[in-house]
Amino acid sequence: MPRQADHDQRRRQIAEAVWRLATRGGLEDVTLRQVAAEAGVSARLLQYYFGTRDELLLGALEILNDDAEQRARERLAKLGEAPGMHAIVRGVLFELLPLDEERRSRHLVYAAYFVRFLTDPALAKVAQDAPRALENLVAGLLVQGQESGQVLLNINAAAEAAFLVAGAEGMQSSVLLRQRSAEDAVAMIDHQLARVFTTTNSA
Amino acid sequence: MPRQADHDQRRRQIAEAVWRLATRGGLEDVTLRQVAAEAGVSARLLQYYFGTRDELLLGALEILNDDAEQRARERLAKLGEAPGMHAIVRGVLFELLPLDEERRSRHLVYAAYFVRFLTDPALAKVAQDAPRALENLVAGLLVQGQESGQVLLNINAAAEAAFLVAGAEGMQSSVLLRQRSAEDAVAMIDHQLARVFTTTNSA
DNA sequence: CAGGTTGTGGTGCGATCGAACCATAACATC
DNA sequence: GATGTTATGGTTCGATCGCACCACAACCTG
Repeated sequence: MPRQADHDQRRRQIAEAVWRLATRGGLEDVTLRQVAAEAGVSARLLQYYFGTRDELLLGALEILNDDAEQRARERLAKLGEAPGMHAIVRGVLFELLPLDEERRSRHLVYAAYFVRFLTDPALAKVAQDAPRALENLVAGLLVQGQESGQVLLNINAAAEAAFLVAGAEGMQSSVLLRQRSAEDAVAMIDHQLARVFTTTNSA
Repeated sequence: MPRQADHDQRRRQIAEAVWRLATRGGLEDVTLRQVAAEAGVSARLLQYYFGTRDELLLGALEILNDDAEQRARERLAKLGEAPGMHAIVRGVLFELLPLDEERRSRHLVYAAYFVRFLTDPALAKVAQDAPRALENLVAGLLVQGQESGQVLLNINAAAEAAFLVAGAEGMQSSVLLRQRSAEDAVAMIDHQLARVFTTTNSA
């Protein structure tokens, strides 16, 4: 029954199978046969939609990235009409933490790809921009906060932004490994934010 | 020419081959044949010294851990006779950063193993204690620092210790991915330490 | 309704995988 | 110096790998 399939949905279905396998056994377990079985399609279909295995890994990562950005925007939009800088920065940092199954599995997939980012230029290009962009975003928000009196003036916005992002990323690892609970990570972020902001979460 | 080989050295030689391959292509590339070739021994020897592939991965990780602890102790010992809390905490945090090739490749190996820690209990047991221990160590040092006037009294030692460790781990990732220089990471750690300590590095 | 494109399944091939097996040389012990 | 253990190399087996190839059904275009 060809021709009626939704290309994008098909690709997503396959990509999700890649993610699930990657979160379990790492990229090692992402074989064409296993992906096909996990996605419930024939192995031939993977070739049709993605081509070689490397292209499959790349494609699945791209879809994951698009997903991440969209979900992040949705969550930030739910903060309400005119959220304070505090709430926005908090929301941005929370995107780095595995606070729900979606974010947890997403960060696990990134972890599975990690070493590949160093040797595979095609993969690296896809995943290398986000962290820096996030850091700059937070730094910009902190500067805005300083101008509007929501952030203490005697802090170095760029340095604090970078360390907040780094701290969130570090806790991402420990939460993924279940060495720390998501709640603890949230509490620690809030503790650090309280040091930088003059306002509270909801302000 | 049997019987004259040093068992431990042999195991280390093989383990180092595992590390090199893992830092390049991830665990995916750590096949018995490739490890044998990289270590310059026959495939049969891997079986003799480690057994199955899973046991090889486990063994290589254990050796890496032992190595890490020993090197860390050596570096901390080089701080001198009676180093201040500031210098000690700084040194401990620096063990988390890829400041030289040894630490860089070590953390890359951990990254390659990462997803496995979640599904393989044997591996998890080997690598799960270190982070918490480090956090407690730093927290203890900060408390000592408070008692001796080297650390500000109005900070939460446990919370700051945890966030310092998390921040170092987060920067570990970005330095590994070459998104940040090792020097920048050091500067950012120092910036945070300056906020907590009343003393300077050398004090 | 004919012809070409698109979507799908199945199958096969050469390479490589992990692991078991077999042989044997060097040493330790008596 | 005979014997058993330790250390090493080489080879082979069944399974699985990525991927190319083949067949064909369904749809679009004319």
